[in-house]
Amino acid sequence: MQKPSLPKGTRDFGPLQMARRTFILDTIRDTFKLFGYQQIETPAMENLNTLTGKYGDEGDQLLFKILNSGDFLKDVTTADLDKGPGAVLNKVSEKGLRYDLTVPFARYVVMNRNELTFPFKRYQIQPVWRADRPQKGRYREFYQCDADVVGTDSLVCEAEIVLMIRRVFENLGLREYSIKINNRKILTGIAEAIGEEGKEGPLCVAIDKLDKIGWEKVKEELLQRGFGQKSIESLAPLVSLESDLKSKLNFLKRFLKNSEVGLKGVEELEGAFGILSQMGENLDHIDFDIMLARGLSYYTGAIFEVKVHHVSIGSVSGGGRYDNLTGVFGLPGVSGVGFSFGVDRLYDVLDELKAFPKESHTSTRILLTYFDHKGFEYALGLLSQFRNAGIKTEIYPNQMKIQKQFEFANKKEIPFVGICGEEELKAGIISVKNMVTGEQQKLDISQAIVLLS
RNA sequence: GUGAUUGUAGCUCAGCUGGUUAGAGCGCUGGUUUGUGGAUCCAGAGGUCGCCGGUUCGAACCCGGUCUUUCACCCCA
Repeated sequence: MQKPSLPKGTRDFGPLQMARRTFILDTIRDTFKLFGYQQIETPAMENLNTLTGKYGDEGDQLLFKILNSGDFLKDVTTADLDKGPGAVLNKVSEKGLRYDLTVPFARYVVMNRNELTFPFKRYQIQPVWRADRPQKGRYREFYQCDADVVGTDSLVCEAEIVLMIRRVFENLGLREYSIKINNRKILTGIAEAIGEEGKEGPLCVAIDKLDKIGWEKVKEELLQRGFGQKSIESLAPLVSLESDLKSKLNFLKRFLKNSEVGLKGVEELEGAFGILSQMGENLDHIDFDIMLARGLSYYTGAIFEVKVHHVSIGSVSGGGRYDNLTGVFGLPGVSGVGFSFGVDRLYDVLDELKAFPKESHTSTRILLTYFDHKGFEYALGLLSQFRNAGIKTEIYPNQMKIQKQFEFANKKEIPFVGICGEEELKAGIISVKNMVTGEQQKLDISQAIVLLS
């Protein structure tokens, strides 16, 4: 007899955890709907060639591959074995588990381009899998909640993303967080302005670590990545820049005066802020972070990342604008912008802050109890009457001592217990006990229904 | 993927330099209470010490492997 166990980085969720996850999921879903997004789902597995090459070499390593069914070795030759894992892989595996929701969405858009009305706003809430080394807030199976809109380059989308993030956090009861925002074009412009045109990729990777390892270490890394000493030094004023939004923007306009892209980036950012103010919204929680880079290479415009203060968990939400996501699938020129909430991390954040609203993990309103078979039969009749009135009702299924039945209600935090004894049966009533206050009253059925509704 | 780290009853943890039947608190079960839960008191059940192998007269403790946890790097929700 073996002890059962779970694969690395996966978890079970009990009733209490599920109640909490559902709370998070529901607030996110409601917000997406409020902003006009429509739900889709895609399969857990995709063809491997849909997934590979979309997340960089690192990402390919983290894909879970699915072994072909049947004799998966039938196409493998000894020559393949000699060539190594790469040659064997595409003969034994043709499918993989989805790594994120954005690439499957891109695939979906391309396959359904003729049916969709653009701009298309979709949301998708499903698990994804990554063969990462797990840590706290980092799992091998976790949910993403994506909202993307494709087929428009309107900055209204960017503004709405900010509003959705703020609404979700408000409803989750989280107040202390910041929405870091930047624009990939600004980073491109900075690379140009310091004379390292086209090297914004490595620049981003290095700069992204600024608040983690500090400016000195970033300089070292830039040097290693082949940046000139002079270029690196000219970055310095940007790093030490710490002032309000307006002066940051003004500074950048001067710094990027010779970079067309860079100025476009600043303009886009200002445009999104402008739309917010026209909507009558403020810029609360927004932190324009010139050094925010984000790893994913497909972003081309605005980029977002949300970090909750005072917790050890990394970013709980992120996203950005991409100009050509569907290009790899043969449909160029579709601009889109999207972002994603990490439910599992939001859970960990709320858990760490002890910020879950205290709610019962059972939805049952009343438990019907009885002493003997007559009472049991009486209770069965009431059970249906209560349920038909829309009251979530349970009956204790086995004839047990009344104490047991009360304990059961107590443990499940069921707020009311209905007692169906001989007395009640004769009078055609029910004794209803409030388990919190201990009050108990005899009511006829319609009165009880009113009380419990 | 690289380098560390963790694992003892359902839960949180004790267990001295390897030495008889591995402990506590909480929880659980039964009773105290034959129409009433949360409190008190009493009694009881529950552990192949993650798993496999090695060293030893003897291993929860030492060694190797493996799985899991956490951490740093990498990357990311």
